[in-house]
Amino acid sequence: MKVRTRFAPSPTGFMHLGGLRTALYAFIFARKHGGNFILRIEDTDRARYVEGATEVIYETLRECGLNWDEGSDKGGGYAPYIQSERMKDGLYMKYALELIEKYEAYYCYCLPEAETCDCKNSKIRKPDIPFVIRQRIPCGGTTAFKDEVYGEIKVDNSEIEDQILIKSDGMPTYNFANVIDDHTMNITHVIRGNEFLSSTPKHVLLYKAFGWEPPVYIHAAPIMRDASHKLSKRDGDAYFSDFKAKGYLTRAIVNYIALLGWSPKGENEIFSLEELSSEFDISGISKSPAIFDEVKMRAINAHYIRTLPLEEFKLLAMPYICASAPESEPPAIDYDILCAALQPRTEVLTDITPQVDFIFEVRDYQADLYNNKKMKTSPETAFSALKDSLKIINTDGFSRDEIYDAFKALSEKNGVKIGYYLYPLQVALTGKPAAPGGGLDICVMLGKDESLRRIEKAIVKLS
RNA sequence: GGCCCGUUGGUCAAGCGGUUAAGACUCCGCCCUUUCACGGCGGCAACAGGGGUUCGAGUCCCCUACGGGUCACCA
Repeated sequence: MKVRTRFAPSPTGFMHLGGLRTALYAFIFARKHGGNFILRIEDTDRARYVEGATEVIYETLRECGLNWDEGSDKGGGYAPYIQSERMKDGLYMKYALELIEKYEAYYCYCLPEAETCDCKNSKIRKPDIPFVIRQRIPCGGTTAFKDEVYGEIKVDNSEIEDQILIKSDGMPTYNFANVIDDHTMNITHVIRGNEFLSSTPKHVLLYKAFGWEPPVYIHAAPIMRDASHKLSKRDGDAYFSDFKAKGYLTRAIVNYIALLGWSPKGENEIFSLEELSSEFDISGISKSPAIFDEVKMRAINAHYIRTLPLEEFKLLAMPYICASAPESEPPAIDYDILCAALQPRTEVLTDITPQVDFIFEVRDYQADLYNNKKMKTSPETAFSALKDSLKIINTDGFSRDEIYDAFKALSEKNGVKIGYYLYPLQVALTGKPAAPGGGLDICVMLGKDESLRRIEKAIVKLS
C-alpha cells in the first residue's frame, strides 16, 4: 500500500516551529517511502480562524521545500482539502448519520451546560430542537492501539465520555472530522504532536465503530522552551518568520528542528532535505520533549553560512552590509575581500551589520586601543609605526603581496613581529580592536587612497 | 484530581542485559595567526531516587519524586 501522510494545520496564525517540525517529519517520511504528502486545512472552528493564516502556511512550507503532493491549491484525487469545503457536501453529517443507523451514535439535545447527558436512548429520529450527535462509547472494556514511538497504549473505555461528533452549529468536531478525513483521504500514517496521544483512543473507537482500519500512529514529543514550558507563540520567538528575521537560513532552521526529537543513525548532524528524506527513521524519534537551544541552532546556521560559495554569501550579505549605511551609496571598496573575511565571522546574517560600520567611516575611538600586549604596541609605538606604514602603502603598485613583503622586511629588520605594524594599521583604518580581517586585509579592501587618508588622520590624532 | 506519557553531562542525544557510557553544541586549554574569527588538537561534565529480577542493569519489573499531556459543542 502506498504511504500517504498529511499535515493538517488549523489556520490560526503564523507557522510555529513545532508545527513546522511535524510537517517536516510527515514530509520526509512520505518521501522516504515513496509516498504522498498531503496538506489539509482544518478550519472547522470559525471563531479561531485568522485571515491570511492559510497563506502563511503555504508560503512557509514552500520556502522550506516541503512540497505537498495534494492540497487545496493543486488538487489531487481526494479534493477538497479544506474542511470547511468538505463540509459543504454534507460529508461529515453523512458519516454521523451512518453511525446513528448502526446504533453507534445518537442525537443529544442536552444544553451545553448540562452536567450529565441522559440522551443515550434518545430516538433515532432527528429532534426539532438544537442537538448534537454523540458517539456511543462502550461502557466496559478497554481500547488499545500501538504507537510507533510510544508502543502499546491502552485505556479503559470508562475514561472516555460519549464524544460529540457534530456540534449544534452543524460543524463536525475536530476529532470527528479528523478521522473522517484521514480515512476518506486514505492516510496511512498519522504523524502529529503527542498532545494527541490522549485522544487517539477516541479516534480508534471511531474507526472501530465504522469498521475501518486505523492508520499507523506516530506521535512526536513537543519542542520546549525550558523543562516545563512548550515553545509557544507567546514566547515571541517560536515562529519560523522570527528566525528568518534574525538572519537564519531556511535550510539551517529545517536541519536543526529535524534534530530536535529525532536522532540520525550516524554521527553526522548536517542534512539537506533530500538527505533527511533518506536518513529519516521512526526508530530515531524520541519519546521525551526536547528543549529548544538557539545556541546550537546558531552553530548549525554558522556551518551553513561558512560552506556557502562566496558569491552566494555575498548576495545574502550585501543587504546587511548596507544596513548601516548613512544614506548614500555604499563606498567603492573591494566587497569580495570584505565578504571573504566576513563569512567565517558570521553565525547569523544579522551579525554582519555591526561588524562593517567602519567601511562608511571610522567612529571615534580611544587612543589606548593601540595598546596590545601581544603585539607590543602602544599609542607611542603606533605613532611611528603608522608613519612607516604610510610610506609603505603609498606605492605605485599597491598589491597585497608587495605591501606584505615590505612590512615583513621592515619588521625583521627591526626585530619585531609584523603585528607591530599591522595591528596599529588595523586600528587606524577601522577604529576597532577586532575587525573582519587584519590591518593589511582592511587596507587592501579600502583601497590606497582611503587607507592613506585614514592613516594620516590617525597620525594626527596621536600627535 | 483521574487517565496517559516521559526522566542519560548545561542543551540535543547514542545506547536495546556485559561499553573506558558515543557524538554534536556550549565552556576551558593549546596550536595556527597581523586583530577577531575559521580550522586543528586536547579537556571538564551524565544514567532522578529507592527497591527488586539477574552471575551481571542506563538497559527488564515495581514504588517514589519531578516534568509534560489530556479530560471542551478548541484544534
